[in-house]
Amino acid sequence: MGDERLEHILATLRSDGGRVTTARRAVLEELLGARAHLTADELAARVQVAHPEIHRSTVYRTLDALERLGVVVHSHLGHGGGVYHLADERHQHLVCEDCGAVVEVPDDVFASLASVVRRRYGFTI
Amino acid sequence: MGDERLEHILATLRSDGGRVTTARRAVLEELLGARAHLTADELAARVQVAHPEIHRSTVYRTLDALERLGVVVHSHLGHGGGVYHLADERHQHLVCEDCGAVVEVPDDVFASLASVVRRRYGFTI
DNA sequence: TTAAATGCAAAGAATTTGCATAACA
DNA sequence: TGTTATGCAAATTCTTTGCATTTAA
Repeated sequence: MGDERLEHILATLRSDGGRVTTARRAVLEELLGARAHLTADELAARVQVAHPEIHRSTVYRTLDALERLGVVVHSHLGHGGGVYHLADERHQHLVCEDCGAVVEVPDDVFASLASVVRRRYGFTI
Repeated sequence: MGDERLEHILATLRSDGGRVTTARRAVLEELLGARAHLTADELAARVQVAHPEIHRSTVYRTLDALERLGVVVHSHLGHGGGVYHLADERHQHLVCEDCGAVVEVPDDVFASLASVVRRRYGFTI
């Protein structure tokens, strides 16, 4: 399943001089298995089901490392904690400003916007 | 300049049962005069230049009140504190994920996206 | 007069950091 | 062996809240 992807990410991590640890493997497994976007806290809670010794701060540091690698992306949707997910899921978020519901929209809906934005503003979405 | 708009917003506030205070007037003046998007802290600092007695928490409460009225909008762009700005500025944000730079893009660039999103997902941007 | 807003201090989330120890490469 | 990562506790940062007092309407 996600095993291939997991190993690929771990290889990237290693080739960047990083080390593969239980904590990092566990965080990645949760991210790969997650349906929704998780807050750092939710992620920590899930990781701690199997590995109670893994500390919240380690989860933050792991997410940081993965974000620097470009593997993970985070965003703040409304109030409350930021949510994290794998970077290569090709979608954008619609967040309801009233109820906070999040809907995912495939990336191609944004294709024409992306090209305009790139041409006129030099931004890649 | 923004006087008209200021008075208009204050009238809205009043007609909603709210009260026009020095703090609220000062926060709105800063929001109206601001070029960029301000964090609550930056806003508090600016307000306190002329009114040192106005507390950070009052700024938060004012922003809250204005947000409930639909006058102000806030968002979290990357790490750090949320940024606030007037709601009726018709633009969206492009945030550089590397350097954090923010570029504003007029709303009409998003027009076709908006219509697709509305039709297919029932979301109004 | 009276409901709404303020200032202050203190509590609360979310996130980061210093440091000694442990563990990968 | 030599970094790099971890666990823990404590510090920071951002935001909210309780309460007595003040103030706009």
